[in-house]
Amino acid sequence: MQLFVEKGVAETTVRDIAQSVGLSEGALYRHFTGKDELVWQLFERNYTEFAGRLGTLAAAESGTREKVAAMIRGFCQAHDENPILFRFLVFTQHGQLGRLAETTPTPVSVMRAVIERGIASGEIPKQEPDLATAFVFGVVLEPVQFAAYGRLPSDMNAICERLIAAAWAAITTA
Amino acid sequence: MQLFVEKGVAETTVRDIAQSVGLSEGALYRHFTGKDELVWQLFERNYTEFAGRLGTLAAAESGTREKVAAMIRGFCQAHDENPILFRFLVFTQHGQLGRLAETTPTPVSVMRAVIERGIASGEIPKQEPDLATAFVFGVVLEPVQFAAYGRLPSDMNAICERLIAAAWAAITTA
Amino acid sequence: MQLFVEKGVAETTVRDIAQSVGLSEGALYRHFTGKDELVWQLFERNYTEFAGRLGTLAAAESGTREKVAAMIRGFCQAHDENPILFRFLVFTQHGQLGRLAETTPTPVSVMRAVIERGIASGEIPKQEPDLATAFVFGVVLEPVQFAAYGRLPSDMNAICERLIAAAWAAITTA
Amino acid sequence: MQLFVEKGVAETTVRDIAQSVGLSEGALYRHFTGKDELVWQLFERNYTEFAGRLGTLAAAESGTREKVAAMIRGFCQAHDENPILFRFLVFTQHGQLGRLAETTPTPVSVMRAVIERGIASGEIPKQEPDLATAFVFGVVLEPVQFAAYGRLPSDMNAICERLIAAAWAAITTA
DNA sequence: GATGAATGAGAATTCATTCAT
DNA sequence: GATGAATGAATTCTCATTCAT
Repeated sequence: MQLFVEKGVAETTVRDIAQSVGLSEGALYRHFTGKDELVWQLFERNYTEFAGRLGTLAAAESGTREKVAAMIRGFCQAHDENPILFRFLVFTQHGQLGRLAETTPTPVSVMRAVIERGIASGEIPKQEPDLATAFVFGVVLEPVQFAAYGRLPSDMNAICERLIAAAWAAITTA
Repeated sequence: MQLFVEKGVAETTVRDIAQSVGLSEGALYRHFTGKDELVWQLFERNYTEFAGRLGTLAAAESGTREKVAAMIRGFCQAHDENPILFRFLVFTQHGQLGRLAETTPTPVSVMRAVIERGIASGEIPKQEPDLATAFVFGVVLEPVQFAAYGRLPSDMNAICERLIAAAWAAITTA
Repeated sequence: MQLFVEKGVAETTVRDIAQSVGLSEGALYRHFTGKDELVWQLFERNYTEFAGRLGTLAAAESGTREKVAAMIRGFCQAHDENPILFRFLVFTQHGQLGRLAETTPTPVSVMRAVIERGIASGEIPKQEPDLATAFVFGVVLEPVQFAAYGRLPSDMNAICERLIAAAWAAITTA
Repeated sequence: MQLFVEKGVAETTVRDIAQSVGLSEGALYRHFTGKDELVWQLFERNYTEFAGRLGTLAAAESGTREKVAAMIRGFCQAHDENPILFRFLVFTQHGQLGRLAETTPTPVSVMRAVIERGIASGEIPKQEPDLATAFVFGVVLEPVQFAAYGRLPSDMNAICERLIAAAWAAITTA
């Protein structure tokens, strides 16, 4: 995953992978049908798990603001636990997204659902829920990008409350 | 550029490019040293031009809020004029960024400079300018991503004032 | 090596090599970084080995004439054992020579050292040692060229003593 | 010709040639049918002329030693006048030689004829004339090689009498 | 179950030659 | 007569995948 994140999926060869795992190239094929399959499994497994985790966090709270805050804290935690995985799931995977079943819950769909209900309940001003979702993701993920490029420290938990405030401000401003 | 944006740079072959341009593969090499060079030129030329454009827009305004607003309008305009180019510059280019000279002005550096001065002048609350910059970029670019995935209409000018409001809210919330 | 000698290095394609070895083109690249590398290894390995062999032969004799004679016999033997290799090392390699470390012993440097000491000891008349070395090489190698073009029989051992006499005459004539 | 000598014929592109001549690639084809043709003309013209020159020089002398000496002086003169041309004719051209008509006089055939007659007349001891010819060429050309590699000064006229003495010694030693 | 050499289908690149202007 | 962009056939090289050991 580190290789994928650092060099990109296409730029990472099966040989690279085998070496970094300490296996022979051939042996990899006992575990995966092929490179695509490997990437897909790596992605799918973790992506849905992460989506589930966010769903759980949201469900544990009652107010919309608290739900959103909990999810953002989930992002920060996930990032700091394993920045490589986080970046792989969020930035490296374009192309895998299309392989997900339409109905599979994703971080985006989970967040969107919360926001949509927040709008319905009046906790968030009336607006296009997709745009509001984009705002939250933008406010949370762009700092991760900046961190990846060394423009920000990579400790997301440290700025988590600031992210929450900014995200909330973005979606509650008329 | 369209091929790069749609399939990714690595997935686009020189043959693809030649075909789409209506030239033979060999002929391309009269114009570019190689594929890398082509990508780099495509990127560099437009990237610095875009950065310059943003700088000009900012310079034409006096207050920080107006500067930021003008730049965001610049983003929206640039996107709507040529979404392919916009997405190429902003999303497809990973790896080219590192080839830029440290001192070359980039959209990020231009925005950051404006924000930094806004903080110094008190127009924006005291905070880490890099993080504030990330907020603005996140609020602006994530909707473009959403649009690319069909989750939002791709007319950015239409939501431009909303982006400005959200971005400003994000960076002025204590 | 036969291909290199017969057609020249540049005129020999990787496909030619692969075919003559009974491998696929791709398989070659598991063994060599590239064509250049292959040529270089083929050259370097054998060239220094040959130089070593000459050094040993010279060291086993005491008088300068005997040293030179032993080395020329070494040339003849090497040629007759494997004319392809011999010609590859001596004629086909232009361009590889420059890659050798300055200090690496070569057939030329070994011969030159012997001749230089012969001049110092008075066994060879005072003269420019490089020129004398060139004489010996010329007398020995030109017949090999002639043989390659079919102008002389390719049995060098048969004329070896004649080569020695001629070479010695060339460098001992005031 | 300089390019051919320095980099080799195969390594020199038509573009290289055009550039060094100050013409466009296309314009070259008005003067030559193709690259091969160009190389061939460059070679053939000069090679036979050089052979003729040697023949004339030899014919002007009466004794065999003087004929050989005159030819070697011809070599030295030719080299010093135009080392590039000399090296092109003598070293770079392998492959062109085969295109010469069997009966065309060459430097080798001219020298060989003189030596053969010298043997017949008793001025040179009885021996294989081809081998003797090889000796003379070796003694003369190897120093040129050494000079090309910087191991000897490139002024051949300066050592010409030494070359003559050495060559004559080589072929008159029983 | 692992290994790593081998394969073969491309991919990037080069270059002699052609040809419209 | 010159130009230089374009061509297309080769050429070098890459890499996912297979397979005998």
